[in-house]
Amino acid sequence: MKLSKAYEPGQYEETIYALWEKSQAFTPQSGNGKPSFSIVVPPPNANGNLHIGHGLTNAIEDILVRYHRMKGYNALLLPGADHAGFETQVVYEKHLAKEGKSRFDFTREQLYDQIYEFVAQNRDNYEAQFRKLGAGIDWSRFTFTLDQKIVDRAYATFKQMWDDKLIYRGKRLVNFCTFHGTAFADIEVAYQEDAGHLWHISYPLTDGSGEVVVATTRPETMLGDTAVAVHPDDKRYAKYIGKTIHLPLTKREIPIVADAMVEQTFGTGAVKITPAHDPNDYEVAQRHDLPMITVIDHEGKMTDVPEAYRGLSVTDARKQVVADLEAASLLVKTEAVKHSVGHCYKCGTVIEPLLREQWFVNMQPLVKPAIKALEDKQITFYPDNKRTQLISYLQGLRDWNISRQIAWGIPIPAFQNIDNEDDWIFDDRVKEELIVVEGKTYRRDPDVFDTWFSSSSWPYATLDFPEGADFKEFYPLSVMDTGADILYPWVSRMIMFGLYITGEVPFKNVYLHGLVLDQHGAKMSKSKGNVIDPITKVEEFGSDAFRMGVIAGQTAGNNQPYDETKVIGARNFCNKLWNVARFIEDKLGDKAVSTVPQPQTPADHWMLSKLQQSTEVIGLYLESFRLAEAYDTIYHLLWDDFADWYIEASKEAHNPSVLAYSLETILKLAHPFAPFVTETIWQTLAWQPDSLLTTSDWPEPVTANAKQAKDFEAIKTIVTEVRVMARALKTNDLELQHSGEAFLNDHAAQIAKLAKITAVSEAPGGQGVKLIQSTYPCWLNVSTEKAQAYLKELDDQQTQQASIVQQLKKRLGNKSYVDNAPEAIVKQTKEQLAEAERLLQGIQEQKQRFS
RNA sequence: GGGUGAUUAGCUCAGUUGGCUAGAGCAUCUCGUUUACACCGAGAGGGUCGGGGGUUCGAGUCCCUCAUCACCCACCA
Repeated sequence: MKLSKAYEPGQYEETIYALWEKSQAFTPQSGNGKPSFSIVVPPPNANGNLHIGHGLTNAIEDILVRYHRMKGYNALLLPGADHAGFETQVVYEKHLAKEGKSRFDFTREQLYDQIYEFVAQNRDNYEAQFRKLGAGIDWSRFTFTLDQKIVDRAYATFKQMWDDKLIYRGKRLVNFCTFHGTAFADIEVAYQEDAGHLWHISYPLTDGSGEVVVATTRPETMLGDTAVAVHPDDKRYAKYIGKTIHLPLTKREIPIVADAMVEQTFGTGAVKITPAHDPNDYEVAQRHDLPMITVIDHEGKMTDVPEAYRGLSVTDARKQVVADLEAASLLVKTEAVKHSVGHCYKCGTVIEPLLREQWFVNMQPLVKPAIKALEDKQITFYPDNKRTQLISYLQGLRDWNISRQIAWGIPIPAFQNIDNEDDWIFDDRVKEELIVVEGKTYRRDPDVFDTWFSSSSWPYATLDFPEGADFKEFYPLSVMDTGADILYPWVSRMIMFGLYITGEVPFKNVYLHGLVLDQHGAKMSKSKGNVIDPITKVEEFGSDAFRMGVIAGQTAGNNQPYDETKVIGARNFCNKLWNVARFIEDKLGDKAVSTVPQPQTPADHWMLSKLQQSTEVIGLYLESFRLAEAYDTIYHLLWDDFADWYIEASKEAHNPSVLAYSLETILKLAHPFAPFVTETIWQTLAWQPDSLLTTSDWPEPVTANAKQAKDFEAIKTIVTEVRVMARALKTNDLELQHSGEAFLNDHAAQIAKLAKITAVSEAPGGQGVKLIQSTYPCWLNVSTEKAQAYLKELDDQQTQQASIVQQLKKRLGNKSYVDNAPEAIVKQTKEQLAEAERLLQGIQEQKQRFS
């Protein structure tokens, strides 16, 4: 016996992975004439450990790629790691804080180098974790988002957009985190309902003819007001339009303007306009050509305001302004309100809209082809509703701010003339701070790209667009699998960039998986302390068990709680596989076995037909991304069909070729789901020396004799019924008798063995309890007294069966059913009725005999 | 305010174009040391598919409506 008693994953996984790697099993060769199947792994952040979502992503991708590889595709799973600009810098800053330092202690260049070191240290850890997950990835193609080719790609894209006038620099309102000191894209702002106040403030008219009361949640911004707006149709304020107001706490006079943006029913119907600190007000200011006064700086301090407020934080200024207004009797009313406020998604600081010079991408020209591609279903989405959701997202998309004021990222390749601030040029000499072009000196923009800008090119940049062999072979990708949470920030942009740069959609299918929640259905987060580490689970239950456990029951687009009983079930599945192999090893030894099955008995034919059906079904499920159902199919094929029936039947008499063939087929079918245990068995048995299961061919279905296969179904029916009766009769000391049925004589030993009764034999008829389900007349030899225990069961069965018969009769008695339903369905119902009546009759006869 | 998803056995979830006498795993109950496996075997119980209406010969599946939960989006001053 080469296989030990129980499967212990920890003993084999590392060796098996090393074997795959050494054999370059996951390295496809371009141009080998096979159809290609490609997935590029969404690169996890290089700065930390993999979380359970990566475990799920890997499971899905690896199953798909392994299946296609065995199926004969030139299959690629390309790994990578993400520098994750802002996110990583935040992690590093926390790290610095522990040492009592902050980003202000270093220059951006120093910070960049330090973070580079920091990330490099985590790389080994990260790669080891991927190996533990059993990822069948091609390490030779590993790509980091700061690799030169990715940076070059980002620059080429930026340049092309620059030339196409899609890139512009503008002073716009941007979302700014005053803690982290950087701007964000709209999509990065986290909105939440906060409790606040609505302060009603009296603004006196300059001509002394009265006042206008405005309502605001941010009184401190009044210092930057440059107008008050009312709705043009609002009768209450019509007479004031065009007049001016004396802005309290300042010496400024501001106009009253009419703008349709104002909601008459909200607040007082009069709105203070602070163009430099509110997106709506900004637009009003543009329409009315109002000045913009910045009163809050990038650190969240008051600036360009009267002396009393200068340098105060926003919160302090708010208190002071409210107090001063109250003292001046200008505060009319204060009401508590709940309103949506934008926060930094990392530190929670309230996002300040600030006027900043930044680089923007004009999105409209990119959006249009993407919407068309989505509408034309050039990409299949799983689930499809995410496709339509994406269309409506794109329709409302605004220009994208791609400048970030952080150190860790790809420097923006743009330089500004030191003598003319409007003169910007593109140049990729980003290592230089100053360059001279045509006699003019330019200074590099200190900002870096939004990480999503470069990762939008991920599908083709990793494949060496435009000339690389990989690009020609593997683009567009077969599948993009990622979390539904990054549909907007990533998937949408890959589509837009892919179409813009390559002229093609970047992938043919998008599979969006949901989040893995904790046991109770709550989102996992470090702060809640409910994070589950996938590697711990891999070590506890085995890599195979972990992956099957997380994909079991998982469907596209739906979140799912982590359920350890599923992982345990999958661990048991591995052990079952292992023990089935042990049983067969015991029967066959390690002599080379023919892979051509030579079926003899009904059991043999039945097993082959099950293998054939399952092979087809698993293939269909995998090709339609229904992984959980594919797993379910292999699970029951192994457990129910093979172990519980075929192996049990083999204990009476075994067929070496069918046993061997079945095991090999099941190992292959199970391999994408349980790569380690299947390969371990394959290597240990070594029936085909020097071969790898992972690169072997997906099984070709073998046709079985349908009649013989059906005969085994008849045997199963008899066996099951005998087992049920034996339990009702509380004994196994039984003999199954019949009046000379050839079929029963032929399979007497088999039936007796499976049903665990004494014998199956010929006898004169009419004795004991007759089987009801079996179409072959036979009975168990029990005395009338003993059979009484069984009568009670019969009553229940009769009631049940009678109601089925009644239902079916009713259906067939309905003329419109018979007329309208498809013929096949009606035929089926008739057969069901015939069968139900046969069973009912059997029960009734039985009852009569014993009563 | 708009949108999406969910609601099926005690728990976690499947259920492709309507044909279901509604499934799985776990849990529960009964029995079992049978030539691999107790990470096992044999059997059993358990659901009017969130409520209400409709379309249809037929609805868990399609339509309307209500309820509850979750998530996303939006410029609620």
